[in-house]
Amino acid sequence: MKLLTKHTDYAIRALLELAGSKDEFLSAQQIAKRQRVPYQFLRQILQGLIKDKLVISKEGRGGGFRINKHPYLISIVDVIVIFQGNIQLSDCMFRKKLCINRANCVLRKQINRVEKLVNKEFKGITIGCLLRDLEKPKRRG
Amino acid sequence: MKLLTKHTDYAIRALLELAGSKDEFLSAQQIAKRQRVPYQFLRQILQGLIKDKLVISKEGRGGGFRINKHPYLISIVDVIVIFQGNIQLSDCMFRKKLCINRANCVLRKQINRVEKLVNKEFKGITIGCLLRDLEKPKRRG
DNA sequence: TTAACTGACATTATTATAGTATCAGTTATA
DNA sequence: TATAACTGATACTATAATAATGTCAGTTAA
Ligand code: FES
Ligand code: FES
Repeated sequence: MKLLTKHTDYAIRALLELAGSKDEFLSAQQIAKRQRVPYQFLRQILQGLIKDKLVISKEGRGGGFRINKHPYLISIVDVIVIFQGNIQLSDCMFRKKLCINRANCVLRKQINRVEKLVNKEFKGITIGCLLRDLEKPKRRG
Repeated sequence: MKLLTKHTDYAIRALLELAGSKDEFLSAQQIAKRQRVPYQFLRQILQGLIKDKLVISKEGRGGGFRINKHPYLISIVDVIVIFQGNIQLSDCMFRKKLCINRANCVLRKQINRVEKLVNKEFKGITIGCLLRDLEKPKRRG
């Protein structure tokens, strides 16, 4: 069972790369090479990030992509939502006839609660804090 | 994004049905009909439940399946684990070279934390409490 | 004017999930 | 003792989600 797909995975890597060179434009080629991600696939993903204005692009020679938001303001939920839709742990499992008491259904309630929890937790994980973690690899134990 | 698959869905329904007729053997046919679940698919699922001894079976005419554990001791995690494996929200997203500081990786830590949370929450949801909810549909508001 | 780029979109491959089919063996019962 | 109603086991097919590739038109800097 996977909560995060490759789309999300690669998107986060791309964002980390772009956050690391904040003011430059990086081409899809460069990002693909540095992060070892399939080039064409990455391009699709970058288009997704553009739609939500997490990055902007510049066409033509010397063009590429640049991050468009402060890294601490981009959480991994933002990315998940673009590529996988809202975090929804399950459709309502039981249909009307079975689950007469939908409003009070324990399963429904619990799943909703867990869902909110996951959302909240993931909102706290930002590109900024991930980048900081990557850039300060040596901490004394 | 789905956390619960049809296997899990149907398994929970079957368990609810069996928990409702604790001491009888119900045939796969009966369960399939009552819960409106595809018969052959359900049979596969019941075999899964047998392997973990959540239910036992009786072969031959008049045979079928019977629940084998107290409903309050069967949580939906038990069922999820059988059909979908351990709740693991993602594989480690970044490989060694990228994430030098694996031990301290924020993402890794956070995802692990959320994972534990989900597990804990789902452990609290048992067949017993779901059945109780189904059987007492009318609560005063 | 051409090499290095993005935009847009069609296509294919791979894997996970969902569902069906078949047949051998068991058991109650008529 | 024949047979109808069952399970056990496993092979198979279908469908959908995910992952990845390919192509071509248009843009821009050098
Ligand atoms: S699971 Fe949907 S109402 Fe109970
Ligand atoms: S995500 Fe795996 S070590 Fe950071």
